Amino acid sequence: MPRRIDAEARTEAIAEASLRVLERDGLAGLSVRGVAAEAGIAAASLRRAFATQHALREYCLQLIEDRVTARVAALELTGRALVDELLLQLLPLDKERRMELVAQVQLGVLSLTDSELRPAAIRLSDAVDRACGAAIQILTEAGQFSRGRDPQYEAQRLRALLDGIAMHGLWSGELPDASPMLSMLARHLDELAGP
Amino acid sequence: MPRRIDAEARTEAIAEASLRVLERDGLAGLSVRGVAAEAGIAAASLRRAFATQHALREYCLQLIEDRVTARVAALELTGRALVDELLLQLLPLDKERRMELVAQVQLGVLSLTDSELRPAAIRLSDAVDRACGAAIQILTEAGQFSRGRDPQYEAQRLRALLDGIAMHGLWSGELPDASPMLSMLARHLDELAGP
DNA sequence: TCCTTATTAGTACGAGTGTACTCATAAAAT
DNA sequence: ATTTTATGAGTACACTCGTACTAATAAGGA
Repeated sequence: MPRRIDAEARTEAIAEASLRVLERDGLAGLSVRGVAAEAGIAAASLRRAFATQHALREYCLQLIEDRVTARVAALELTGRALVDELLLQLLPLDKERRMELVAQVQLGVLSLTDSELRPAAIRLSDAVDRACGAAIQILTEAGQFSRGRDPQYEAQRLRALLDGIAMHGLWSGELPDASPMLSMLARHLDELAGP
Repeated sequence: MPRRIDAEARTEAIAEASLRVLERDGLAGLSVRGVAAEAGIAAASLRRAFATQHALREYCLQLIEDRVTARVAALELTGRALVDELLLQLLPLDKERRMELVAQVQLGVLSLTDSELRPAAIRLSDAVDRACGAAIQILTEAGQFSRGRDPQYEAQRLRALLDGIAMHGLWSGELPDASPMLSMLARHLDELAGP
């Protein structure tokens, strides 16, 4: 019957264009016409995929969560090496991860004053929380987490530290030097194995 | 001769209105007309104090830095108690500090894609860095910083942790419960005294 | 009182915004 | 070949935006 269209691929392509726009131009550039131009489609087509601006912004957060989750799920490692790679997925170490983080921060800050967007932002934040909790558990199972430490506290502290390192990475240039972020994270994880 | 006006108080009052607008309505609300209404003055008067939007945004960051600096300088404490209070000035523990932090994050995120605003944002960030370095030094002088630890690394880690805790505090409701933030920070500082 | 200045209200311009249409075209399934 | 649908380009509306004016008013020093 109709002209079939892969709606899912369309929406994803649009959201990916949105992430590029968010990194290049910030929130002010996330307009219907701007994103449509970046995606190479007509504004009316974008409007068919996302009926409102809110739907587009919400899906962007969802896409970021999906992409990070997919990368983490694809890791074929165990123990400390897995933890390292897991946490590295949340730092701006390459262009893709930096783009995701910038977009996440932009939309997250918007959600501070846009109550409609808050649930989606909180969903993403909770996913990061779970990842940090999982990291601590993996370390524990690998015997690299001191029995004298409080897993719940350390998971929260790891989360805070990770956010702080990521923020600092965003501010220190287009593509920040990876080593300071890596070494700080590694040093902190090393410490968790000790008393 | 002329009608005298306290220009400094004017600009400061406008910037304070801007912080209120930033917390309530976000970056989208930081418009000439919106800020003027919040400050209770005419838009043309605001335009006399700040010739461009950029000047207004830049001064907002400056005001935040000045206010935090003033609060820190007013602390009449020593040792660990000083460090505690010093760092608490950078967490959203009451309405004023939350407002400053929200405004700082909003403008900071804007500075990611607005190169004109970056210098001011970096200035503020550097001030926080210095505060964390000073905190470590105070602990050292008070004998509450283990000789086995690396002061520079701990200063950076403290900075990252502080940012992460602050971010988490911003997301967990209008006025987050203070105790989780306080206890995490205190626990971390306690640890620095040990090996 | 006079003179200088700041503030105010109002208007205007060009641009960009979200949203909502129309209409012709291209493509796929029947 | 016909029918069904999504796309593309364009237009429109009512807003808000930053910026730049004008003219009238208010206030304080000489």
